[in-house]
Amino acid sequence: MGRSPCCDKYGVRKGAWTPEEDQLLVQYIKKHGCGSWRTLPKNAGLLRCGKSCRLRWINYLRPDIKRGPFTGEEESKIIQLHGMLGNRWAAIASHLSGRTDNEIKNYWNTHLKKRSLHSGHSLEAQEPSFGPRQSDMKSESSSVRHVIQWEKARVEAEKRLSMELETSCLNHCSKTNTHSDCFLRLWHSEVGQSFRMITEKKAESESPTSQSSIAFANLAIEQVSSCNPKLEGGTAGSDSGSHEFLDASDSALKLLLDMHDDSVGFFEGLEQTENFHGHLHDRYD
DNA sequence: AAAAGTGCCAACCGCCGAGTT
DNA sequence: CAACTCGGCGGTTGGCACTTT
Repeated sequence: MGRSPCCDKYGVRKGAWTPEEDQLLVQYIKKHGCGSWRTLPKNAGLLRCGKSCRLRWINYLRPDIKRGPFTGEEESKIIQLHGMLGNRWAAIASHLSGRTDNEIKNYWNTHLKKRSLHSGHSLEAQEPSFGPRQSDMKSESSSVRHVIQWEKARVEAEKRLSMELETSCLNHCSKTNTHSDCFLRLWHSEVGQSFRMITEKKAESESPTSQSSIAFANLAIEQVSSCNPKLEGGTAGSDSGSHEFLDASDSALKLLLDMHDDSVGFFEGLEQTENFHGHLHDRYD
């Protein structure tokens, strides 16, 4: 299927934006709001492609853009999130208020990537070992630690599941609900769903609560302990399943990052969650 | 002082997925 | 269901500023 160009190539200005163009764009968006990027340039009296207008607004003119150098905290957050999410700049940017995906991408490519290469190891390919490492734990903020733990567990589980699926296919065995996919099944199950619902509600109400995380941890312990084969929704492995999974983990990631440190008692400080951690360890090792 | 090299970042390009017709 | 539009995304690049030779 062919693609039409996003805009008429002729009569459209390119290159750096002038202050006059910026002013026209800002005034128009202030008055009419953003959206309908295709028709916006014409309505605003700009000889620009709609995409160009959108980019200019998002990356430069938006009022909530944070200017200035990246702080150390932002930097370490970028490194950690990049380790988990890869080059998903938009997803990374969503965790750094006021920073755009373009800015983060540029910063990574000009500063952090170089630094990682220089130090002789890749920041982007962190070892997928499950569980926290002491050296890391000290330097990371608590909220980010939890996210990393979850993501590591998820990635590891997906990896193991796909390996097991391969093995089971080779052996003409249709049984795939072995212990390694407990985490994934758990996430897809009503337990995981309820956790996501609770945390979403939490995010709406802005009332910090540790109950949701504790509740999920408790339910998780039960489920993992029994490794209930009746758990529904084990779609990970198929493409669509993976995408759903990524979306789900993204929202959870955001919510977890948004949680106050004290409210996230997932893996530490709780005896039960240690058990949960231990259960997973036992299963995966 | 000037040419060459390097770094940085705004902006462009092309692809993709979702939604619409 | 195919064709198409649109918004969004990540990779790449052009050009300016700064540094080095």
